[in-house]
Amino acid sequence: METITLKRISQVLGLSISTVSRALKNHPDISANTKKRVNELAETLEYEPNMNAISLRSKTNRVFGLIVPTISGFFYDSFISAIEEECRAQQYALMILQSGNDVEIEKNNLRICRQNRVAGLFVCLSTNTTDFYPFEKFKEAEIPLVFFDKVPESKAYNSICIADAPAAIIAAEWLIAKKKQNILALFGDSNLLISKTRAAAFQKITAPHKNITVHYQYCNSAEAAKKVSKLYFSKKQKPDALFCMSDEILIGAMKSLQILEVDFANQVAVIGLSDGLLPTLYNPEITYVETSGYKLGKLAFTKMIRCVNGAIEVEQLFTPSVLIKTNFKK
Amino acid sequence: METITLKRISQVLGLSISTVSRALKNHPDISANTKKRVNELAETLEYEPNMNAISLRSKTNRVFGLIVPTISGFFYDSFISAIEEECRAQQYALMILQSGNDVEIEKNNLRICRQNRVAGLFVCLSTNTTDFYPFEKFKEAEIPLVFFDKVPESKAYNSICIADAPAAIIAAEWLIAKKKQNILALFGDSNLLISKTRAAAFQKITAPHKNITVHYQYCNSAEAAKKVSKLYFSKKQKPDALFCMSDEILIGAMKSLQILEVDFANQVAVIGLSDGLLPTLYNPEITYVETSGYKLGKLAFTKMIRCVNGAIEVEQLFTPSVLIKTNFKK
DNA sequence: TGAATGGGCGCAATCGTTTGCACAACTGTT
DNA sequence: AACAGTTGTGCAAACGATTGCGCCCATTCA
Repeated sequence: METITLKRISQVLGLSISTVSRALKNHPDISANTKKRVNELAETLEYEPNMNAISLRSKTNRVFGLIVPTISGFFYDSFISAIEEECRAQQYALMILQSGNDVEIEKNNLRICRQNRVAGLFVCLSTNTTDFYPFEKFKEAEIPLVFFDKVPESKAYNSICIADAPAAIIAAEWLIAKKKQNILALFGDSNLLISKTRAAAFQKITAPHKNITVHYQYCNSAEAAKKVSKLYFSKKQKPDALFCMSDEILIGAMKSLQILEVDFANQVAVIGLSDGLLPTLYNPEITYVETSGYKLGKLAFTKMIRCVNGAIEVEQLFTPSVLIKTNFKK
Repeated sequence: METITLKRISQVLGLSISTVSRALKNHPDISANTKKRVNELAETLEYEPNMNAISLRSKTNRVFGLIVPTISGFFYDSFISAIEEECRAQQYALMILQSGNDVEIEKNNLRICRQNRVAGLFVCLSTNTTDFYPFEKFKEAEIPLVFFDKVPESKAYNSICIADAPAAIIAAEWLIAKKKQNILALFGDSNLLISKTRAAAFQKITAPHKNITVHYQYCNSAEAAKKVSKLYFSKKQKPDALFCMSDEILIGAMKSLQILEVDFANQVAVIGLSDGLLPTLYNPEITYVETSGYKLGKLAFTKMIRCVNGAIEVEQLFTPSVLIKTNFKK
């Protein structure tokens, strides 16, 4: 089927393309009568403007890019969901790319974004990104860059994170209040800033308590968390508390506790940082510090919009954390 | 920073735009020397072609649209993940839109896809879509349409589903083999074809067994599943088996079993259709019939590619189901 | 009656890329 | 020496939408 363009409409109506364009945009130069005719025809012909032409002509593109290690999981999908909602509300399209934690793919994804002339880019870094040159190019091209969750250590970039330190502190304090003394604390990949920040905060709070031992372990997958938990909870001197930095890690660790029949209802206190769904699946539900991907997405989008509107100051922003002591709601 | 175009390169090299274009495309007309000069300059200037211009000129757009009720969950995120992987491998971009199960938003999303001249569209219908006129327009425009999971009843559209009936049958037979006689069977929204198909298959298998009672219930949310499960498992005559059509429903139902302290390890047999992760979180793990969103995505993409390559036959395709009797792996 | 005003519209250039065609400068053939 | 064939390159139009500028005609005022 022939596609409907301004040209087509102009031919039918015996007008020029420019007049049709202006009529549809309600330009004051055009008479009410002409506007009416144009709009009605556009309606019946179901005219839809060609975004490619608009983008080319205007040199602006209402598309945001989003690069994330993986879409599926308990956190990024919520984040993406929030971003998509906002994009749609503000007439932006959203282009999603996964890096699979592979630096080469990440680099290639950046190229794709540049080719598509994205108006801005949300990035959750892959675990082992060290070369920031490709990102620098975005800065030079004045394409706003908003990092989230896994962000660069450099303060030269916008970053949106959950309040890593406060969240870890809340968890540590909860365990201290419970008089726990032998804590297994599981963090993500040790390269990541979020792992370092959370571990440092955890340590800052627990270190002054000389009677508390904390075993810091870094796991880059659920499987790794499962293994290390199995190790610790098979010991004669089992930990009396478990801290998990993320949902992924919680899944792995809990699997070991279940297999070893550890009584996490009474004997071992478990607390995690979580998007919220996962801890409620266990029985009893796990207490967690909420690290909402959805809220993070909303915040990231707000910052992005400020950037495209010309705000230039680079910011490190955080979403607050809340302790959720889950209980069965009957 | 000034953006690099063919024009810019041609100016620097004292060539025409067409020569530069052809050189980059390795056109036989161009001399080896010129090609070398052009490619080297393009490299150092980090030239990236403008996709908008290419799309406009070629009237083709290497972008697929994807509309889904919601990104987050245990199924769609896997599906999307698979689609994105394939898109990237085949140099397509992916535009994702959520409908939130709202028919108006769904319709609007279709407009957005048309405006962006997507090369094809993946759609998971919202629960209560009845008007297929907007989809017809895609057919007229010869834009391939591939429905997945929640698909139209009409055989006039391509649809990719898990093998609904076989999956439900596998589950029913497993319960029959376990000599269960009082089954609570939970399905999704009763408008949906997948609910109807799965329920019909379940019934077909169980009905001949006169000693078996099946309570068919339709729930459109985890919360609804929780409520109805609570009701049934609070009765004096509790069900001895539970079937859940999806992860979402399993979450709700399991919550009630946990609250009511139903012994699903020994007393009540639980089986679900699931993407795979969720059932393994419970203790003991829940047996399930695998309904992989990831595999579904791969299949949907294959069909899509065949469509854009000119295949015209409309197909209803299915991914096979496998019974996964989960056990603890130590 | 002539000039100024302005409402309503069209022309043409532009965005970046591709591509059919033309053309200039050679090479090799009679 | 004239001609055909080849090689390498440029011109210009096209994709669809936007927009500065200019034009025509009617109206108004001196």
